[in-house]
Amino acid sequence: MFIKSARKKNETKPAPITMRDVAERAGVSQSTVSRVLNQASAQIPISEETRQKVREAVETLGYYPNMTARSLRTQRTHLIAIMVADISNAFYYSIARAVQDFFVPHHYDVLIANSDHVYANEQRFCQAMLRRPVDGIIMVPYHLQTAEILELEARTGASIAVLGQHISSAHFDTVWCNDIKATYDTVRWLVEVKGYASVGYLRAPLSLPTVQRRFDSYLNAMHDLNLPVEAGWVQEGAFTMEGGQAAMQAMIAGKNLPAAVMACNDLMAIGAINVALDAGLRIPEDIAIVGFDDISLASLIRPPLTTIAQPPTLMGERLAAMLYERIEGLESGEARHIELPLRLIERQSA
Amino acid sequence: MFIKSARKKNETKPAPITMRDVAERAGVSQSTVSRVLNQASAQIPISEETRQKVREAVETLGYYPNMTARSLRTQRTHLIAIMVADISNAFYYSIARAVQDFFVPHHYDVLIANSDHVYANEQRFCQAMLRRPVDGIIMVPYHLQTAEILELEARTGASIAVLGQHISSAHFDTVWCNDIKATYDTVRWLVEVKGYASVGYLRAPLSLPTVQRRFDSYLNAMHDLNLPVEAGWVQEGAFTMEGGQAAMQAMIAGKNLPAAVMACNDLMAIGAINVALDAGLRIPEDIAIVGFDDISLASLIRPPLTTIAQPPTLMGERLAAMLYERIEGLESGEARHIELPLRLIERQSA
DNA sequence: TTGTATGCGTTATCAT
DNA sequence: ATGATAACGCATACAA
Repeated sequence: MFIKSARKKNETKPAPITMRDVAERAGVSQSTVSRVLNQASAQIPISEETRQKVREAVETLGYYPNMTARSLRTQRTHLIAIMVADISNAFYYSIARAVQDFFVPHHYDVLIANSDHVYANEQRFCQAMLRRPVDGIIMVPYHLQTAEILELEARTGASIAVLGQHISSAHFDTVWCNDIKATYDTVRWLVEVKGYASVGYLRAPLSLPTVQRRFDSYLNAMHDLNLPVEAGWVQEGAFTMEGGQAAMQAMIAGKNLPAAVMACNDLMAIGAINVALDAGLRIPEDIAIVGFDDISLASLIRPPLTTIAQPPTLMGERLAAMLYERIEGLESGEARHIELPLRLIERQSA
Repeated sequence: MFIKSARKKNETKPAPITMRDVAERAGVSQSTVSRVLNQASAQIPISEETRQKVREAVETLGYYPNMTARSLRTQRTHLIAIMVADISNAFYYSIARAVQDFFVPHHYDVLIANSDHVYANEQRFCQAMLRRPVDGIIMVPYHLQTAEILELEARTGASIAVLGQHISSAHFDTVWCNDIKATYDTVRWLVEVKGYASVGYLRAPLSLPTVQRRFDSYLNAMHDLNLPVEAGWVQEGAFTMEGGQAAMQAMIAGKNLPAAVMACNDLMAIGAINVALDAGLRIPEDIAIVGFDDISLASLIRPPLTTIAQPPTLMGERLAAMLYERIEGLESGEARHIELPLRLIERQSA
């Protein structure tokens, strides 16, 4: 028999207030309290008197329902997990913030994990989701393939929404941007509209599908323009500001600069600009630079960065909204794949 | 009697694999599986044979323990919640990232919430913690007082670590920086060392204790320097880049510029710089500007921002480490209050 | 060394 | 209109 007062006195954790306590104080059964508190009360009739007694007890005791217990029982956690590459990257924190802003008003808590573009971390995230049931998952995978995401969905039972071009399934909603076309168009724009005679590329490791895709598109454009890709025009660095610095240093050391360079993302482009400026190069006269993302920093550095704008907040909003509809069962049709626009923002670096 | 196969077939959620399933397949009882999986096995002897059978069943079934159920039973969630003002602000995402980096290897999931400096949001966060038990809470409160945090701790039973100057209690660890002294010293440095004849202040609303504190310190320094604070030298705006822009616009419109201005944070300082530059002012010749925080953007804008550096990553690390020690019971002494250094980074804006 | 039984705090299905 | 009662998946005290 469970006797409340029999609890250990030297418990480190204080005894939290439960529905039992409320029931006791209101002089009703615990199940009645549950009924009053849930909208089930709409279905099941409850006398206004008990309703009052319960409300009062809840108030004076300061009772809050325990989500853990509720989750175990209902199989709904009111938890959303989101996996991005790096929360300290403008592109990702904008997505994360948009997701939080959508879900918090709906009383969901948001759990955030970073993959740092590393496959093992993406897998670890999936395992974490297997252990901790959540209602929905938003992810920006770089290595995870469709099959792995499907398995995650099947095994966790969570709804999933994905940001990514290499992913598509009839089982989950996605948001994507056509970075292949945007990259291709931008290379042609640099040459045909802006008149740069040659274009180089600052890429991150090709093990990232995103990078491979954009780089291929750059090569295609160069090919279609009948332009050569000379030695030294393509450099590799990490997907960060430091990576961009290293890549540009190597390019300058190679002594054969293209007229313009595109970078995999803004961070790399900004690192490259710093190095070029330090080396006494004028931008865009000596070398033009184009980024990818349009993080807020892009318009603040000098010269302001010409870049391909991704709309991260919009991405987050759409992912969140679609996920919410699935979770709440408002939408049960087939998977939606929303294409969001990419557009070139011409500033002064190219 | 519970019969597995009797479950509804058209369940939306798939039946997850439980310890029952593992037990069944291994031909042992559920409690035995539990023992094998937990380090309790260290205490309780288990035959190597059963151990093997269980491990094999776990492996082939791909079983993962359900954290929700485990939490309900153990009263430990392996969840950390962190409340910052805004995850898309460099100062806060650096803290958040450091906390994640500390806790994820220890197999904790991290939940993040934003307060946007708004009291009501800070209170909502506390209520969310009442509903959803977590093992630890890290917060950067602006309005919450010590008493409210103590109540949160008492009612949730979670360990708490706080970043803040206005908060201090023998019940929870804190990390803080002496922004009062740093502000005071910087005002004197601007006048006595750099030779600026007058100093203004760009503040956020005084309803934020942080702002009030720093502003008071500015006033004290001006007083001790026997310097007047003329009309128009103090302007107010939101705690953002836009707020800084608005404040600087007002200051310029007032036609009575101080030789130098300090801003409440870097975002405001950067907004102010943009506006000043656009107005044709030279920085620092016509007006010198000093920020607070040293976000990474500070060194990237032109002119690079002179600012008081806060060490957010270090803050996050210390908060996380102290919290972890409390949660795991590695530390049970009295509350620690770590002071981290603030230092002036002289760049070119002042 | 292993199995049985109980309860963590809920919701939901029975009765009454 | 309301009170027992049985899970949810797990950990653990108690038996055997």
